[in-house]
Parts: sequence; C-alpha cells; structure tokens
Amino acid sequence: MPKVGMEPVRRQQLIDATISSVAEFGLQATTINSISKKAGLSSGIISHYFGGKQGLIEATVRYLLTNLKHELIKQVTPTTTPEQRLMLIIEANFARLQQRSDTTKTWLSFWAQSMHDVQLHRLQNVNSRRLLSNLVSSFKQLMGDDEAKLAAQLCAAMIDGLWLRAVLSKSDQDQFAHCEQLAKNFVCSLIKQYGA
Amino acid sequence: MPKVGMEPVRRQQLIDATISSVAEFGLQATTINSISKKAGLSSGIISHYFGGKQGLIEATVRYLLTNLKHELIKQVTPTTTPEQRLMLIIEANFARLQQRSDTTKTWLSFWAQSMHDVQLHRLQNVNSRRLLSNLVSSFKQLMGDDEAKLAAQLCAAMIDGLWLRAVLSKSDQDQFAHCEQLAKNFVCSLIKQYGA
DNA sequence: TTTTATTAATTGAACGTTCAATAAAAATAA
DNA sequence: TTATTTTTATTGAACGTTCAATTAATAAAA
Repeated sequence: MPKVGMEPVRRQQLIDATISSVAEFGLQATTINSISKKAGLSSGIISHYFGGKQGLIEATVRYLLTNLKHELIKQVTPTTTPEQRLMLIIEANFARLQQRSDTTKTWLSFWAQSMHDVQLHRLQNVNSRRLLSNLVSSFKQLMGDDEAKLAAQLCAAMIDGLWLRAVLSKSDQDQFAHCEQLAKNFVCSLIKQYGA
Repeated sequence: MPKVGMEPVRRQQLIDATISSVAEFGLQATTINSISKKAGLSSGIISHYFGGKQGLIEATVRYLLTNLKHELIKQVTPTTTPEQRLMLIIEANFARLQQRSDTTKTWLSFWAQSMHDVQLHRLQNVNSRRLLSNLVSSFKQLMGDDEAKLAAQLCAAMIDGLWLRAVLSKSDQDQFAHCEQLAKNFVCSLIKQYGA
C-alpha cells in the first residue's frame, strides 16, 4: 500500500472524516474509532499524522476557518464596491452550509467546545474578529466611523443569529437561503439608515 | 444523615452542580463524579434521583428553560404595553446570564448537544418557538401581521446573535449590558420602520 | 424494627495512546 | 532486468485510564 507523499492525502482524509463524524454523532460521541472508520484507515494513523485526537480536532477547525476566509477572498476584486463586498461577506458566511451540509453541526460543536479549550477559543476569536473588521472597513466607506462600528456589530450579530437559529431548527437549503436574503436586506436597511 | 423529604432538595442540589460543572469543564468533561463532587454528594445518588446521567442533564435543561419562561411571565402585568413587553422579553433573554454567570456556557453546550440528542432538541425547539411567538404577538399590536412576523424573526436572530457573540468572546457584565441595549434600540428601530 | 436516604466499593465497557510488526514502494546493486 | 536493501506508510492488539452504572453496606429517622 505505502506510496510516498501520502501525508497530505491522509491528513485531508482524516479531516473530512472528522467533520463527517462530528456532524453525525457530535463532538462528544466522536472517537478515534468513529473517525478512522469513516476514513477507511486504522486508528493508529491519527496519532501518527496529528499527534493525537486533540491535534486532529484543532486541524479540522483550522481547515474550516481558512476555508471560510478563502471563500470570501477569492470573490473580492479591486472593482468590488463596498455594498457588493458586504453581500459577499454574508454569502461566504452562509456558505458555511451551502458547500457541505454536514459542516453546520460541526461549527456549532466547535463553538461550544471553544469555551473550554484554549486553543479552539483562540482560533474562534481570530475568525470572529476578522468578520467584524471586514464589516467595519466596508461600512466605513458608506458612513461615518462610529456609525460603521455600530452597523458592523449589528450586522455580525444578525448573521450569526440567523445562522444559529437556522442550524438549531434544522432548516433546509431553502430556509437557509431565506435567512441569507434577510441578512442582505438588513444590510441594505443599515446603509439607508446610517449612510452618508 | 438521612432525613425525610430530601428529594426536592437533592434534586436542586444536583441540578445546580450540573450547571456549575458544565460551565467549568464543558459538557464533554462533565461526569457523574464531577457533578456529585460539586454537590457534596456521592455519585450513586444521581442514578437514584434521575435514573442516570442523561436524566440529570435533561432535568437541568428543563430547569433552565422553565426559569427563562418564569423570568418573563412574572414581569408582565395586564397594563404592560407591547413596547414594554418587547423590552421585557429582551431583558429576560439576556438575564440568562445576569442571574448566574455560569449559566451562559451551559446554554451553549446544551444547544450544541441538541443537534445530536432528540430529547434536548425537542426542549430547545419549544423554547425557540416560544420566543418567536412572544415576539410576534407583541409586534402584531404595533404593525401589520406580515411585518410583525418579519420583525419578530429579525429580532429573535438579533437577540440570539448578540448573546452568542458576547458569550463566545467571554464578555463581562458591562459588555453584556451593552448588547442588551443594542437589542432594545434595534426593537425601537423596527417599530419605527414598520409601525403603523 | 422497619423504612428511607446515602455512601463506598465494584464492575465492565469504552476510550485514547502507544508500539512492535508488517507490507509495499523506492532505491540501490548486480 | 532482476535481486536485494532501505525507507515509508500503516496496522491492530495491548495497556492503562476513565466513565456510568450497579451493588451491598451503613446510618439515621420513623
């Protein structure tokens, strides 16, 4: 079996299997056995590539976060207007679901766990602050600094709130799309309200 | 030691200890030992009063939910205006923290777990729908039915979103109070926007 | 004494980690 | 090419730990 250069392949296999297992069973019931079984690999391989279960969990979170970041960056061009940029931010955040339906439950599990895990909390904070700073810089081009900060805070809360309630009520794709539209409309009303 | 009529006392002791343990260690690391130790009781008592760990977990969630409900009901009087009622709803929801600082982490843990636990998901849904229906009925007295439904959805998302982001960033009491004020201002702007 | 409340000890299953063994590919030598 | 050695990738059984649940014993109250 052994071919050279399997490392990146195996790492991705295990990360995918982790997302799948956490989505299906929850973080609590996710074991190295449930992961390795889904990956079609042995349990020992986890320690070999990630140093242990905890290392794999963290790598999985990092993967989800960088994915979210790239999802946004790849869409933005020099000609993107502030309004368009705000819409793209919303789309990227709701696409946490659209691209893979099983990632939503995973996000929620990791958020909860981040309250009791220093490493995960650090990663979570980076992500949360990036969303806010992206929003602030976009709003600042449309209104005063103070208004922009307020608008960004409300917008971030609205995105997370709509997303959270959709996940918790096990919404389908259509309901998610509806929430995404609500978030966009909300941004428009913020611009109208505070816009210079 | 044994006195008669200890059941309600012990039950509450164990529920309090569960909240405390989940807040400190997370749901994952909460064991019948960590709970019973915090309660100053033996681990066997959990099975005696709750049939097992799962029974205690569910009883704890039920306790938190009924508490939230009572928090709201006890404030509402026949003379409460719709605007006042909306403010009370927000206060009750943010008071999930104010009354006890360790309950916030507990809420988040239980939300995440509800994605993989049928019983918890049922309880969570009841609560989520009650918030929404409370909001809808209040808004309906201030605007048209369709506008009220929309306002309620946005308001529920804003409450949960602000609350979630405050919890995840480990905000202090002051920052929570600030978020509560943002939520109230948001309700006011909804009324101005859609109000008849 | 009988009942009720509680503890402390015990059980067996499940967990993450470790590690010696193995199997296949790659590299080298013939 | 073919044979041999070395490296890389992977396995799965064994180990020690931890957990929830159960059990028998104990202590106080009725």
